[in-house]
Amino acid sequence: MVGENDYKNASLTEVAEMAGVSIATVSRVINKNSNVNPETRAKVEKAIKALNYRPNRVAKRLRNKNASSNLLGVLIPDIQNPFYVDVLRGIEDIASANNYALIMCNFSQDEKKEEMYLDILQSESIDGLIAAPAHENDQKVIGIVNSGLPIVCVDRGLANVDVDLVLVENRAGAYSAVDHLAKKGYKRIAYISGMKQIPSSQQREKGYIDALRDHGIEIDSDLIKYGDSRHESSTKLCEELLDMPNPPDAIFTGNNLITLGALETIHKRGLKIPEDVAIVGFDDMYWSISLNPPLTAVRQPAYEIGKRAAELLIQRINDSSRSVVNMILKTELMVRSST
Amino acid sequence: MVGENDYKNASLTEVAEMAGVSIATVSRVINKNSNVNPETRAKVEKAIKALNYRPNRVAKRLRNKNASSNLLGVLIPDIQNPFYVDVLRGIEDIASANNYALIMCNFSQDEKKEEMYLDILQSESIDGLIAAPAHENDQKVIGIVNSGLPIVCVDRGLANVDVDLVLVENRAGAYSAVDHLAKKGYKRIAYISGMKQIPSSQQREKGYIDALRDHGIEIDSDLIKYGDSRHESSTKLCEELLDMPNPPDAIFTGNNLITLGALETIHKRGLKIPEDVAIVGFDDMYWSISLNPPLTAVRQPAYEIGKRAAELLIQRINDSSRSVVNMILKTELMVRSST
DNA sequence: TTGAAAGCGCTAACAT
DNA sequence: ATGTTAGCGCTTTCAA
Repeated sequence: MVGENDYKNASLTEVAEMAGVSIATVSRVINKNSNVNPETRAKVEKAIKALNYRPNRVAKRLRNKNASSNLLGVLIPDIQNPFYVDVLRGIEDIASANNYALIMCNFSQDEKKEEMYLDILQSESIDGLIAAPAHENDQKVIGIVNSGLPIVCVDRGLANVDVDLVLVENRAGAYSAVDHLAKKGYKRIAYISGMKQIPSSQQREKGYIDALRDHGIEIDSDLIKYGDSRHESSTKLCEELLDMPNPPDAIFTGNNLITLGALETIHKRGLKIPEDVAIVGFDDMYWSISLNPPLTAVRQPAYEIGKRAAELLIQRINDSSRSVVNMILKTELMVRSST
Repeated sequence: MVGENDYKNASLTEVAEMAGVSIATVSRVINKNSNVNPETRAKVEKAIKALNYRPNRVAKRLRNKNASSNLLGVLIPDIQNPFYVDVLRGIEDIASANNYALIMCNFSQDEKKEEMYLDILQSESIDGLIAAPAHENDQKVIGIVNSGLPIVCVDRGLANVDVDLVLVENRAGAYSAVDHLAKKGYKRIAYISGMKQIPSSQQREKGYIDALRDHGIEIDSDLIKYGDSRHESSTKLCEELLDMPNPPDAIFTGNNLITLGALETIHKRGLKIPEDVAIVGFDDMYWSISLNPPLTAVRQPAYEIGKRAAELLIQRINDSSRSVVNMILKTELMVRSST
């Protein structure tokens, strides 16, 4: 049985006492700083081991206001969305490789929660932040940009604010999906959108409209539905679409979760895909092939978005003067059998 | 345009200066402490507003070694697994309702990473920890239990250690799945397991074996495959199974990700489910109905697991002497058409 | 009701 | 090569 005190956090002072040196010396040993006599070093290291000493990150952060705290904040809108989970994995891989820990905040598309988390992150003295803002006029995030805290936005930019940004060609991705549907001969193509205020929703709608125009298909505003980017609202919106006197013959869904919601509704009604209604989703999933039927989808390189964002952030932390980068990645239409 | 300094973090001292009082008074106002003259309070509140003051959580934590830091740690094995994402949502809802922020660490089933994160969490002076240990002899987590830090384990317990724990009846859940298969007449039932050292994998294997026994089906160890609880390894293991001279007529998959991996392989080979091979998965997903075919699965109440764990943890933080609770939740077999 | 001051654990400038 | 000390922002005891 391990003793009660084996894991009690020892402080610098205790280590110094045990080793019979000053705390400054201990600090030097820990930070591999400059010149320490090998014998002294050995004594100190022995004490560190004996006490199972681990530096207190909190004290370190407080002290080093302007030095590195080795802490990055991540603010994401919806952890239920596998897209963000992949982004997060990309961030995490780069962060841990560079010795940064992550404090992850999920605001569930709730601006109040977003504000709370942003407050917490700031008062935790993080080194930098990767965020997907609630919308492009997100004053809280804009405030952070202006405060000078290193920040990279992912998936969603900010209006009139120059900030490092990593996202995909949303308009072009949506265009490719709807273009594909139109070429296949579908005429009444619906769009179930995520929250209207999200820039990516707007861009995707633009791609949808442009593609219809280019195919000479008239825009029917009844075929455009706005939801909250979640699964539940999408099931309802899809029902509304299917209940129309003149229902769509194809649906373009604005993200992962919306796709899954629409599929649920279609299956509950026993409709055949693509015969009764075709579907293309924005966001691919690695299990898209196992859906019924295998889903045609616009793939975003989510992991890479996260990776790039983390790289940019670390660069920015190390060089706050480098010019702002907007990194726009390509999407890829994965054609399977739902269209 | 917002000015550069609007978001600079002001300190207690600056507020005190502006209000013409001492920092102690400002602290009293902020903490709604005791007796402050209403006029003084008003002055201070005005200064707080003017400077957009937010207390520095780092300093607070350092000072209040033994008081609350309003920070909880969460350590999970695999954020790609939707099960843990749901657990996380449950934790988060309770945590934020009780004014706790979360520092979330995903160790990707990697013990080195787990150790790193555990070190970080401890040195961040968190109030408590919710963790799913790598395995039941996880010395790092056991050490934390012994150190007296409030902790609740989820999904996986620890051997010979009394600790608050929330999980499901893994054996019974697996039993119900395999029993269902046997009753349907399947004879060669395979099991694709997650990592062997995870307690839940072992329990599920036990349920699998017990069910076969009870149906008089001989255990064929070739039909049991051990993977790493991830999607990729499962595709390979499923291939091995299907390549056998005498392949299984049904597969029981040990978790979410394994199920998705097995489905991928089956679909790539153009096999029919359940005619060529049936499948039941541990872990339901809300989109199981949209899979091909709708998946029969053992549902764990993941969100509730998280919720309960967070409740237990907050209780424990407030009363370290309350006796240890092991909360075992029920699973439910969702029968759809993959069996 | 308010203020002065100690101290949480650490780093870094300065002194020896 | 090593030690002393100030101070990061905060809470809290003690004193006024």
